[in-house]
Amino acid sequence: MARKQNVTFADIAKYTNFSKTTISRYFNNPDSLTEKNQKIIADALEKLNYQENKVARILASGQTEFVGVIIPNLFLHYYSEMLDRILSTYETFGYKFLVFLSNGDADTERQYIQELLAYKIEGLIILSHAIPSMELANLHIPIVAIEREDAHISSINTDNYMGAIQATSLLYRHNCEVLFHINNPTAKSIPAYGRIEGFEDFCREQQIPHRIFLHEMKDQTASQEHLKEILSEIEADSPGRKKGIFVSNDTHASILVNLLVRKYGKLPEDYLIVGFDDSPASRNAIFPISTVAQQIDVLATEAVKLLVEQIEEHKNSKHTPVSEPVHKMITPVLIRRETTERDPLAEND
Amino acid sequence: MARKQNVTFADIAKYTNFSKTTISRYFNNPDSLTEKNQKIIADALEKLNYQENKVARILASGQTEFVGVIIPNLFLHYYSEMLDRILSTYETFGYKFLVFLSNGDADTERQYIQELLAYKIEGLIILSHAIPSMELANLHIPIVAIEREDAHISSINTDNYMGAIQATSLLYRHNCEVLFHINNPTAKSIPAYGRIEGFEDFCREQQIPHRIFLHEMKDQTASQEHLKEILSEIEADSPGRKKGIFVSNDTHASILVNLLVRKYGKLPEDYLIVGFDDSPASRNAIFPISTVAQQIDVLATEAVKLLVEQIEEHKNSKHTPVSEPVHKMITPVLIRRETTERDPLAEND
DNA sequence: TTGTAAGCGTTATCAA
DNA sequence: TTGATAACGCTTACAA
Repeated sequence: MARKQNVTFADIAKYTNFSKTTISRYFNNPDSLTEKNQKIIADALEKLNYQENKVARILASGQTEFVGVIIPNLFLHYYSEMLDRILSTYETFGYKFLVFLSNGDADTERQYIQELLAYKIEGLIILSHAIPSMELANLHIPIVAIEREDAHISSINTDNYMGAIQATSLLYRHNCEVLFHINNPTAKSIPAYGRIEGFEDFCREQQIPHRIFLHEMKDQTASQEHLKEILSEIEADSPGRKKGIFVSNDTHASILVNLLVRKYGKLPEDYLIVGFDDSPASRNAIFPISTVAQQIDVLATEAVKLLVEQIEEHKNSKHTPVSEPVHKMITPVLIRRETTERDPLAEND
Repeated sequence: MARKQNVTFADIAKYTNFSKTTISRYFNNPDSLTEKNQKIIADALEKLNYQENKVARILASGQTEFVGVIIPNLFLHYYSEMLDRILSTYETFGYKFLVFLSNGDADTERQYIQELLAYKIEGLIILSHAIPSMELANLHIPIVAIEREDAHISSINTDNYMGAIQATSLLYRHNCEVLFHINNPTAKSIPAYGRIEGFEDFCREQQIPHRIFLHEMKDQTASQEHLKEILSEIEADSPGRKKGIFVSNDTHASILVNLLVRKYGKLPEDYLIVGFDDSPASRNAIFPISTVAQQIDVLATEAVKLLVEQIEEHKNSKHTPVSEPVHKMITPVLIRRETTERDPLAEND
């Protein structure tokens, strides 16, 4: 009795006296059946408690509706929010995501890609940076990169240069006399390099005294130490002058604010600070930090949209080489909070 | 010429003069071939540039190596770290994860489950709470819940009760004269209810004056307002007495610390605070916050391990009902930071 | 150690 | 509008 594990089209067909083909049509093109027959099949599905098998469908149709995602980690809020938004596009496009975390080892990443290909993903969204875009392009599948080196593949990036201009000009408009930029050492091929470029260009054009600090700040304690040093340098550098500091990420901006507040019991008025990312760290800081918000929602949505377009193209023209890479820039949004818009009243209550 | 899209076992077989079976064996049981023949096949794979097709393998073998994950979101650090750790178990167990985000709507969640079943997942890890465990148990597939109602399914939970005891007793040992607990209203069926229970039991046993605040605090601003009110109540309640506050999560604990520091320019000595989760909010707060750390890594690893065990069982005994639910508790770790271990020297530098 | 042949549960191509 | 039949690319008895 308990021979068959799963109810299949064959069972439904037998039960309803239709053919398997007709059952298949019920799912893929129901209007080609009479309403009456649709109902018969629908009832049979209920009665036999049928459950879809998409694996079989994939094998026959070739459409997996899988998209691969390779992302560095989910510890950084930036990445986890991005993945959140990517996964949410399921409602719109129906693609399922196979997610791999890559710590940065290229060979591991290659292995993940092989695994993804074995599952016949229709496209790939990549945020990790271990594998050069040249190599990725040679996979000849639709690929969209987000904020990484993208010379040979399509990509969606934040307009980091514009972001830096927005941040820097805000500090400038608030009459800062000296401007500082704090960042990690960044390769020119990476979109985030625009943050350094934008800062520098703006300062040069406006002829404002400025200085850039580039330090590798891996962990929490190292960052804290470095930022402490940078702060003393800044203080020594420009005592009494109004200082504007553009920090390349909110975490470090927040550490900076904390150092200042712990030292002075409040945020000194001659320090204006702007971070980057609009991460929780900036919102929840003791003095909420002005920041350049990447529109993560837009980045994610556009990335999936672009990928889906490429997937469609790819289906229609299997033999033509994947079309020329498309690069799209998303303008970030400047968010003004207390570290630049000090309300003098707020300090007294 | 360009007829065949993919190189298949048939092609390899033809090329090497073996049968498809032998090619299959090369992948699944290579030792059953002579070394010489292994080499021949390996070379052919190279030459023909063969690429695995796991979809076909799944259909034939029934083993998808897919595990479904339903998780509320990736905005909260707790969830994204959990997913990070879950995905990382790929290295150990090889299971691939199909992840769905569920905002809390039961019907949407049911739909996701149907989709997951259609992809023949071998098991399910569930962190969302929309669907009662009773209904989940009726799916008759291996399921492990993490920190949610789990009456009828296996689960891995933090020992919230112990966590609360650890937090409360720390405040007690620091000679707090009044203890407070701030939390959201929590159903008794949810593991996190243990935080309230533990606090209350400890206070009762030690006969310490205490009070519990239960407020729905959805968004940032609402929380801020509520916490401000709670703070004035606490101040009115016990002026001059040493106050210990156990907050059910680090985000709210951080807001509390910020409110205090902004008011007094420092963290007043008569306030001791302990949070929950060891989230970045606690580490990066202006005064790093003592907290009860859930061992997310352990929770995730144990959840996958338990699930894999159940999957193995399930394979061996398809017909027996899924075995009795197993519940496992993970003890959290108390982390002492500045909000309880004030270093008097640190305040003066 | 290797091969034959029958699945796995769909979709796709022709016909009717 | 419906059906027969051959794919899809692999695994798995059963044989040899």
